[in-house]
Amino acid sequence: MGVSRQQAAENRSAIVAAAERLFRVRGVDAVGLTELMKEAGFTQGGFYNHFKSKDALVAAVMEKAMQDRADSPNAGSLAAQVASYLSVSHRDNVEAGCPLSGFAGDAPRLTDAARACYAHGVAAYLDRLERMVATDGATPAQTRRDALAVFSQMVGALVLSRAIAGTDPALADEILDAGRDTLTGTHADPVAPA
Amino acid sequence: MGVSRQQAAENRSAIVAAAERLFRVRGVDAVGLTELMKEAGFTQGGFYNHFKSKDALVAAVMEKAMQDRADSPNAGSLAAQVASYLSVSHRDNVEAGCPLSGFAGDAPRLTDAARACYAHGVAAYLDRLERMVATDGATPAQTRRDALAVFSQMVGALVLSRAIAGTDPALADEILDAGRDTLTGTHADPVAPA
DNA sequence: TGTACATCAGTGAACGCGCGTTCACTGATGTAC
DNA sequence: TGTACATCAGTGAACGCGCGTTCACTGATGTAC
Repeated sequence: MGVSRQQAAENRSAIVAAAERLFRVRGVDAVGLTELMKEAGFTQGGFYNHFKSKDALVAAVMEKAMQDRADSPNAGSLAAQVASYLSVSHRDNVEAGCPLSGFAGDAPRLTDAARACYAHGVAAYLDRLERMVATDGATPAQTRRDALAVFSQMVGALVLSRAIAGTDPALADEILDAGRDTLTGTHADPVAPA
Repeated sequence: MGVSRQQAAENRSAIVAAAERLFRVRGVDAVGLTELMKEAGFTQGGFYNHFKSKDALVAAVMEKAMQDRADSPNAGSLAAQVASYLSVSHRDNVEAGCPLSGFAGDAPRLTDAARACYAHGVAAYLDRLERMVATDGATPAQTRRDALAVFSQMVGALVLSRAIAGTDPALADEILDAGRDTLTGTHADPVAPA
């Protein structure tokens, strides 16, 4: 075809972006390279001009996802962060949501390189969370433990809500609500009927 | 071959058991029927004497996993339940562990029948948890919300710890520790060094 | 209880298909002079 | 600045392979008489 180096770099990015979208929604194994290249706007053969193998693409996808996550602006207060993380729109948008939740289920089965990116991303997000949960009286150890617990609850609630959203939407919403309530201290308990 | 009806039923169970093991460790998509039948001790062709399709097997696996979960004995106190759920041995044994965590990442992509089993299993486990977290002064709404929050944190911690156990074992253990500490109230803070 | 036959869980080869990967080829880009 | 040529990101056909599924066949089990 003949394509400038900048264009080639942009095309590579398009392949990674298409792959990330498809991998998140359908899983790495379920997406073939032919479909993936077509989705990115190319034919299958060109794939190996950019990547050594499908595994190499998976690693590139994970690296990019974690970089994007790190570059994303801080959501402000912890309450704001939790509210957006445990929102219905975040749950229903796996494609663009937090990659730590989006890839949590697949991570254990990915290659070493991809898993290393994932683990690094978790560590980086925990650093951010620590700053958000820190209070004046807390020891560093308490702050750390709180960040780990909050993060676990956020990821667990989102993953579970996604897992059952298709078959038990009411319970899926309830999981998000309970997470938001307990994590933000908004215990807006209706008075129990007498 | 010629096999008694009871033997045939046992063989079917063996196929489901082998499938559950392989599906949990490697994912549904990554396991072929030939490998699966070999693992169960048979040749590939016999599969369709027991199941209409691979999807039907997946649904049978999920149904059995949820039934086993429901039949399992109650672990006693909430603290005991949390300690066993967030133990290193539970994390390192996906094959035999809680199916709600084991299949959490795959659930959104399974067939309707399998997802329905999963959602039902979540609801059943939440009922059990509600009874464990209930305290005298709490309203039913509070108890329910606590159960949802505790469950989310347990699943999130386990899923995350598994996701990074291979590449960042220290952080993986830290996640379990923090979950156990915060959920059981064992805030055994070492005195911060002066 | 003994014989004749239908049932059906096994075997293992074969089916079409899509997978990841390789290849020969094209032609604009980018470099050397 | 203009020409000659190497580079390399594209194309699309082809590779071997394992997938889910189908099939003809076997022979002990289970039933009918």
